[in-house]
Amino acid sequence: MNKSVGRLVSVLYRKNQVYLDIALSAYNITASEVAFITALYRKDGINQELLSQTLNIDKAATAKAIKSLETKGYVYRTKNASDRRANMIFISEYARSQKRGIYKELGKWTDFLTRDIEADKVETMFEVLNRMVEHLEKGFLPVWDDDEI
Amino acid sequence: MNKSVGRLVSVLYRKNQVYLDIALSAYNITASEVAFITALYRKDGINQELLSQTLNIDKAATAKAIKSLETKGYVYRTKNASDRRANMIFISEYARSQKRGIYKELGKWTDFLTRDIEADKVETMFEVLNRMVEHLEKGFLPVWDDDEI
DNA sequence: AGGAGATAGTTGAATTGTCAACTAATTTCG
DNA sequence: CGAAATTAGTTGACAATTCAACTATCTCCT
Repeated sequence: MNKSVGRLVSVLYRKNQVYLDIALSAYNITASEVAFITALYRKDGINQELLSQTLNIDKAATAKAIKSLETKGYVYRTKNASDRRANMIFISEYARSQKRGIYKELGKWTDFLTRDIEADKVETMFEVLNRMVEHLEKGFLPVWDDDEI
Repeated sequence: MNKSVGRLVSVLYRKNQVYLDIALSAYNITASEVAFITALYRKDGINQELLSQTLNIDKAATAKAIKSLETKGYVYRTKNASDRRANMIFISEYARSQKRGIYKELGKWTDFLTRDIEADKVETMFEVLNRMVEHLEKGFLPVWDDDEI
């Protein structure tokens, strides 16, 4: 058994992109954009900064994705009146109308991946993945040069 | 608990890249290159096609990574005499001399991620990730338009 | 033998995400 | 109050990866 988190996660990430780009092409959204959409289905009206934190993604990537989703009619933005630096991002009616179909495609992917694997083991995998992500959120593994303090 | 393989794997993949790019900068290699190096530590003399299959990565990405690693002195290539299309890729002596240090950095990352998580759960996570990758290797989830066959 | 199709590798275009630099607005606090 | 630091967002440069098109070589048939 291969014990490299890096390799396994790399394969899953890249194939996930390829699969979802195809599966979601009918919805005119990409694998990277769907992460923003699902976050906003859960809670919209939040700003880009919070969205970036939620997804653990660079704010530049968020800016680009939201701009694209706005063009495609999935989200709209309004300036926050009490903090005019911030955009509030909302899911459009159109996006809501596509929700069920999009989740169906996401579900198919997870079902395919976890097919024939015991449910309790899958559960444990989710738990461990979540805890590893929590470690990342809490604080990065510090990297020092050997001769710096 | 978040049950999206996509989101979790995405965070782990991207942070892994950022961390390793820093941690391995002393070795003049990147996070993506180190995957090729470790595969070649395990078995070198193989061609790019097999390397691509082993890492589940596009052959174009392999070509570019190997070219870069060759420039950096980590690998060298010789034409396979019995199949002159194919390159045989070998780890250099220099690469071997860096092996221990590189694995140390990789180990620090895994240790950080799995810190304070029960060993048997980590084991189960590896098992499930491996089986999911096997599903990918066996065959892609087919995608059809609803009105095709 | 020799042509059709398969295989190994390379190259260039497009996409995604990071970082750094920047603008604009807000908060802090001397 | 008002300058300095912080925060939200944007933009442009760069790296990694995929796909498609291409070359070269090899294998399989008849």
